[in-house]
Parts: sequence; structure tokens; C-alpha cells
Amino acid sequence: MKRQKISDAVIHRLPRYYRYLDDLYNKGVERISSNSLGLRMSITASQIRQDLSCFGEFGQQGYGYNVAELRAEIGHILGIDNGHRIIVVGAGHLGHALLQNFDFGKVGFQIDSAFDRSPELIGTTIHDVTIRSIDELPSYVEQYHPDVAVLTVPQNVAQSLADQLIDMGIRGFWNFTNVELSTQVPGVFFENIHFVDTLLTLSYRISRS
Amino acid sequence: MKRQKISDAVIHRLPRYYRYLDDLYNKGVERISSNSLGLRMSITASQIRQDLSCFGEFGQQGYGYNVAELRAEIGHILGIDNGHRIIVVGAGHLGHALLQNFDFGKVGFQIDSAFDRSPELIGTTIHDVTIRSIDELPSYVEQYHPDVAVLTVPQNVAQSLADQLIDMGIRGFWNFTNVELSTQVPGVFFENIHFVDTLLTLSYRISRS
DNA sequence: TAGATTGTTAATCGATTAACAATC
DNA sequence: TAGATTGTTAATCGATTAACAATC
Repeated sequence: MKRQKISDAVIHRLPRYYRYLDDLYNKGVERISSNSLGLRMSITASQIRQDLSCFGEFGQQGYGYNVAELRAEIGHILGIDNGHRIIVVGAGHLGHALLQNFDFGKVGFQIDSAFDRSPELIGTTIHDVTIRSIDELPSYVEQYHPDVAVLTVPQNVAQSLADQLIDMGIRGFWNFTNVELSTQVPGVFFENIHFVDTLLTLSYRISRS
Repeated sequence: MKRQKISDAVIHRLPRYYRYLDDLYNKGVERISSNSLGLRMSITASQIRQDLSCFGEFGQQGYGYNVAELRAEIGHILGIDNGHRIIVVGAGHLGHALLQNFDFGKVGFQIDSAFDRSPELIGTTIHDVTIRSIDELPSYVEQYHPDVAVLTVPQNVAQSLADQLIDMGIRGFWNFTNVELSTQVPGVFFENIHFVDTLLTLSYRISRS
């Protein structure tokens, strides 16, 4: 096992590995070789072995990988078993859609609460998650120390809200506001979701085919 | 200008260039050098010039780039001015959120119609887009020839629906179903949006900080 | 003109792939 | 055991960065 900085390329492949292994696991597949996994994922067996070697030795010569085991190992690397707590800030349509459809528990996130400013939403429940007033956010965070915030609020409040949340101790932002957030505070991470980028990539591809 | 295959790395940076240039444009900035753009975007000036050189010569020695012009050029490369037509298939919460919040027009997509199976939704209007019965989909596509379909339907119908849509002539899928879609048909492209991947990347990062 | 900044070529760096000894 | 397949080292390939002549 190599001990060096893990490249972004590798990190971004991990969730995909996890998805495929989870799928195999749910189908009851017991073992798989880097070769056949590579075939399914359209990548080389070499790359899979190289990637995994950054984190340890999970296979066995002549056998391959045990699906359940490798799935668990990659899940562990991704922090799925850390019991991270997450809150949803902004319960408009997008926040609503995520609360309704996204299985936070499946990737190890415990979702406690959602927050909104709109009086009609406060007190209602989506998929067992209660929507609270945004005014309760500071005391809530102080008490329960969630790790990550899903940001589905209007653009104009995004950065200032993020700054407040960072002050309160939030360390990760799953940011759907289309504003590129940033901070000076170390140890805080953003995943900025830019829907428009993927649609433009698609636009590019169909434009020259 | 180099004439060669454009790498995926370059293609995926184009939408980001467009976003930054659009922002500068809206702020009324007239010109920018590769150096100062690179500073803003946290990439090297060299990379910007190298990337742009795949598509033409858009700058001027001693001056830099005209923001409005470069924005328009990259928009053109991305196919923003092709007047692509797009439909939304599935008007649940996520489809609803996209119809409500996403500015399709801003990236050159004309959104005509949305489709759902649920009787309560059929006939209603979100943001000027009428939701039609999914039964009308074939005749609609035949008549209006949309290019791209946004897929926000349940997982179990995703692939079969995609196959049907491909038969009808749809060439691009903005796929939010979390099913990795594919086809043998050439000239058809998928952008598979995996929310879970980005959240897991975030999980990874906060887990080791 | 002089200074600034491009587009492009060459150099470097890193990521992917190939090869293979080790071993289950 | 023999065959299969790993983990790792070396080779290749491609992407990023640096350098600079061209020129606005």
C-alpha cells in the first residue's frame, strides 16, 4: 500500500465504485475480479487495482474481491459509517424533492431537521423530517452539532448563511444554490452542485454529433 | 488553433468558463486577461490559453480577451445558440423544482412541455409550462421534435422510457433517476446526475479533516 | 514606441496502462 | 497442484505548466 496524497481523480471514482459494488451486493453477487468489475464500469482492471492500492489490500490472488467486504471497505473509506448528521436549509421545491426522494440514510447520513423561513412550511413534516423555523437554526446547531448542511436557499442569502453556519461549526456544504461558496476557515468543504454545467456539457455533445 | 480531439477535461471546463464570463459580463467588465481570469478561477493562465486554443483565437496580444465576445464564443461552442428544445418527463418534486427554479432559457434551451402520469398534475402549469399526460408524449415528440429530455421519473421505468424516447428521436438525456442509462444507438448522449456521488465525496473530505 | 499579453511550442508532471512476480 | 488474479513496479500516455517569440 502506497502512502501518498490521494489524487482527486481517485477520490471522485470512489463513490462510483461504491455504487457498483452496492448494486452487485444487492444482486447477491459474492465475488468479483478487477477484470470483470472493470468491464462493467468501462474502466481498466489496472486502474481499479491501482486505485484500491491507495487505501489497502482488499483482494486475494486467484480469487478477486469479496463484494460485501470491498463494498464495506470503500464505504468505510468514504466515511459512511461515521454517522454524520445533516440538516436541510431551505425547504422549497428542491429541498422538498431531496427530503422526499434522497435516501440520506443509505449513505450513512442521519437527517434530523430541515429549516425554512416560510410560515406555511414551518411545523410540517416531509418524510418524517420536521421543518423548523430558520430562527431556531442557531440553537438547534448548538445543541445537535450537525456536520453537513444541504443548502437549498435563494442565491442572495447563500454566502452569508454559509458564513453563519461555519461559525456555528458546520464543516460541509452540499450546495445547490449555484453560487460558488468559499471560506477562509480551514477544514470546511463545499460540494457546489452546478446543474447548468452538466446540461451545457450535454448541449455541447448533441451540438456536434 | 490545434485541430485534434478535444479532451473531456477541456469539455468539462467549458461550462465553468462560461459561468465566470457570464458573471463578469453581468458585472459590466469589458476585458480580462488570462492571468486575472485564472486568478479568479484558481487555475493557471496557461491552462486557459491552452484550452481556448482548441477552438480558435479569441484574444488579442497586449489586451487580453473581450468579455462579451469570449462569453459569446464559448456559448456558441457549447451550443447555446442552437435553440435546442427540451422536455421534462416526470413532474414530481424534482421535476417541479427544475421547472420552477432552473433557467433553461438562459442556456439556450427552449422548454415546451412537461409530462407526467398523475391525473392531478395533468393540465396544470408550472412557470408557464403545461404538464401533459405521458400518453401524449409520442405524438408530441413526433410533432415538435425536442432534442433533449430531462428524466425525473421513477427508477424502474427509466431505461425503458429512455429506449422509447430514443426511438422517437431524442438525442440527449439529462438523467436524474440515479440509474446509469445507456444505449447502442449512436449519437445519443446521457448526462447521468448522481447526487449521491457528490455527497459521498463531501463525506470523504469531512471524514479525514 | 514600450509594455502587456496572446497563441504555441517545449518541458514537466501526473495519471493511466501494461507487465509480471507473488501467492491464494 | 495448476490456474487465476492480486498488488506493485515500470512504461506509456496525456494533461498541465512554463517559456517565449509574435504582435497588438
